[in-house]
Amino acid sequence: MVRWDPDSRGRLAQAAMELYLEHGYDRTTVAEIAQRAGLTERTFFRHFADKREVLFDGSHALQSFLVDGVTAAPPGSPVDALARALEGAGARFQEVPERVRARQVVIDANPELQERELIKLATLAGALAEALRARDVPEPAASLAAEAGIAVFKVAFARWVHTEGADLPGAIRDSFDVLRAVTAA
Amino acid sequence: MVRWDPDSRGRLAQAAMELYLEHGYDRTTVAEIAQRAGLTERTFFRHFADKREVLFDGSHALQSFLVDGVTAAPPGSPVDALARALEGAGARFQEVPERVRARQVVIDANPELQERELIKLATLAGALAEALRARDVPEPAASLAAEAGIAVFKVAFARWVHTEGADLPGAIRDSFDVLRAVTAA
DNA sequence: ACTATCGATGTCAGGGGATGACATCACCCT
DNA sequence: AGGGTGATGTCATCCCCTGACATCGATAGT
Repeated sequence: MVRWDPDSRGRLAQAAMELYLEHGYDRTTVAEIAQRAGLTERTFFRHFADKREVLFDGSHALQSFLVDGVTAAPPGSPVDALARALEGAGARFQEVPERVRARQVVIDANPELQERELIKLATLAGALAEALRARDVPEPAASLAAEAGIAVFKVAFARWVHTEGADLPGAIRDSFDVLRAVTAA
Repeated sequence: MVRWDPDSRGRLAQAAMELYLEHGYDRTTVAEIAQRAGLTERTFFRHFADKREVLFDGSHALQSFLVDGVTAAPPGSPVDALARALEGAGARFQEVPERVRARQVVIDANPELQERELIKLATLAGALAEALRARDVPEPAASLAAEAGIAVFKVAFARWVHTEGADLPGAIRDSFDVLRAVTAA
């Protein structure tokens, strides 16, 4: 006889997502999440640092993907390398649009979650700057390029989210073009 | 006879800052802050939405300053208008460098506070984008310019903070130049 | 001058997030 | 067979934050 049902972490994540969508993030308690997953509140906090973190489980994978993308990009300008990597990430988001959009609905409805999202993006920018430095891009160009890249992604993503059937990599490409135009002026 | 000592809000803010510097943000409780200010925990929460917000009291004034700066800037490119306004803000920060640096030490030591700072900056970016739209800058150029401007400010500010005697408006100007160079490439 | 209202603060009770310390017990390894 | 391991449970506790109601100087209206 198995002592514990498998994949408690996954069950917690799913229960949390369901409840956040059903009742809203701040109306659901950790106790409720744990109960729906057939676990204890204490166990929730063993798997996730806090109530928000459930929604950001994938951020490490995203960061690796982007850093690898920048590292593997052919020689060229830092912005080109970033654009390449970000478009790749955009394509992956686009593979599961309902999932991504549902998650974003929850986040957009709650400032606490937006804060968490912003710090994840800031961390991402830091990691991308590091990857650019590894390509011999000097500071402060590396940090500025990385921050600008994240800015482009934010804007493109926001537009994609509320536009049914839009193309995210395309939106990212376009946003880079607009940024270029705006800074050149 | 006066019923209450004056400026409870100010006393709370000062007590909080002192304690955050003395013992660190997460080692100080709201009860301690209130006690040092000669008030009650409940009263703290009447003046500040939460324990973090004490450190971000000036953000509304900063936002007004920047928005006014953009609105009042002479006709020209959005990035020029932003650069003008941000350099003005930089000059104001520079008037009280010890204060600004002490605050930043506290924030840099704590992720919760960084989250709050990031959402304030994101709000700022939103307000700046709105100010640009009022100057007939279309979307997504307005948002991209605003986000890029905030990115420039973040990078320049970070460098200024850990460089004794540096010139913040100058650093902002330089960072805009670097961003231009990087995106043009 | 009297009185009603107001507004800043206090008091009290409680919910919910988060954490430390220790217990449990199927499973695995030797 | 027996001990170790690791995921989970149980219990106690701290602190952040909020709602409801009380207090009482100050102020305004008459």
